[in-house]
Amino acid sequence: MAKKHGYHHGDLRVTLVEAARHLVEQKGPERLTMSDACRAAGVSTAAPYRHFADMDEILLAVAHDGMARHREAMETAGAAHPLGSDAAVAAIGLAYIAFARSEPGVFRLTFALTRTHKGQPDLIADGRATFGVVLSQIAARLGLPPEDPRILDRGLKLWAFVHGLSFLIIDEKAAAMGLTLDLAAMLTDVSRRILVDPA
Amino acid sequence: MAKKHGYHHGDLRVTLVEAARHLVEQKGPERLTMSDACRAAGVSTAAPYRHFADMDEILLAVAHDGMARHREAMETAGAAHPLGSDAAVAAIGLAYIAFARSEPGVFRLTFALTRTHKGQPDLIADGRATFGVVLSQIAARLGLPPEDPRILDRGLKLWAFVHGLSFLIIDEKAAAMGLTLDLAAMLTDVSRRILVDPA
DNA sequence: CTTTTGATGTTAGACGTTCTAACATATGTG
DNA sequence: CACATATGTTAGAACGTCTAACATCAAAAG
Repeated sequence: MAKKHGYHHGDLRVTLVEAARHLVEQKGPERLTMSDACRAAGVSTAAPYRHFADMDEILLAVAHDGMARHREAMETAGAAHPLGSDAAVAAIGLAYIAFARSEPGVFRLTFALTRTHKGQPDLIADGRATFGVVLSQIAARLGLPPEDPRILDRGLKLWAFVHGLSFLIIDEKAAAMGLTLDLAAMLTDVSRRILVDPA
Repeated sequence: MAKKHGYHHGDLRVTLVEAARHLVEQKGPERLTMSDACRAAGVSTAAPYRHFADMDEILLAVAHDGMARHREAMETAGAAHPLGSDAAVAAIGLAYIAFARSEPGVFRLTFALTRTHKGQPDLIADGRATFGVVLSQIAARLGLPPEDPRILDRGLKLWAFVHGLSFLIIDEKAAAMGLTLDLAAMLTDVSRRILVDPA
């Protein structure tokens, strides 16, 4: 907790991750440099290597933290409505997109890193947990037991839609096409269409 | 067309863009360095600056080229079926995803760059052209005049789904969740659900 | 056919970044 | 208090971007 005394910093690991998080938002994940983070934290460029093996490990920490907050936001949004209700399903989708919009840098980072660090167990676990939030709502909504394969199918379809919409929004593709979006209406409509039973 | 004579290269601009394209696939857009591209092209690291202002301008060229190929692949796939048929709509979606899978680096780059170079007219035009391929199929499929706002709405919904699915696949999220995908079935199903009229 | 000129390439180097090595200081434990 | 450990610093090697000054070639001009 201690801030900067003289020589030792106090809690450099946390400070660096926070600094990195802010810089990722300011300049984008690919423009973040270790030097920047060090300047922000007020330490020399060699200091981080006592806490992280390399730059990527800091980004990994930022991503891990981001995924946890992303999931929590979705859970909270879903919990505000009856389990398995249309409103709950739409709400977690809206929360997903809201996070992407409020922290586009971190959002992008979490998905970019999964690729770079193939099979990073932490990130995979984070991903499963987040997807689990969606799946449990869908299971309840459809009244199906957790193992029913239709849950995974519908979950992936909704995830893909919401995920893609998030990117189109933060990459300003939607805006570039001259579209004005009513996200709530859109999510309600698409969720119902994808979940509705009769093929 | 001339390859390397002695001093002058012959067609360095094109050679560099091609080298960059390959390296983007090999190492990912963010790991590409000018030095790498120069080594691949067999020139000094100062040479590119006769053709490009900086690294980003090469990436821009790679992205521009990639978007053109992406659009062509979709057009070709759509043209293999009757205009406005379910098969045509599904085919352009499959072509979209197929491109993302075959050139994930370029695919990612095209979307990443739109953000970095906000309002790059070339890229926006490329994006509109690609979206246009989707919109014209949807207009035909729904039998609506081009200005009908429902076309944009359905187009964006389908785009978001296909776009998100592409990312989930290339980021190996789908695989990490233990999902096996039948893309054709999935696209056919979701397209119909999103396009079908009765609310 | 030579000369000139502009396009395009090279080498040298300034500057920033990552990460390591060697050294310095704080913290807490016997 | 002494020492071991954790955590910082400075110095510097290796690498990357980009600029400046110089070199080469091709094509237009004379």
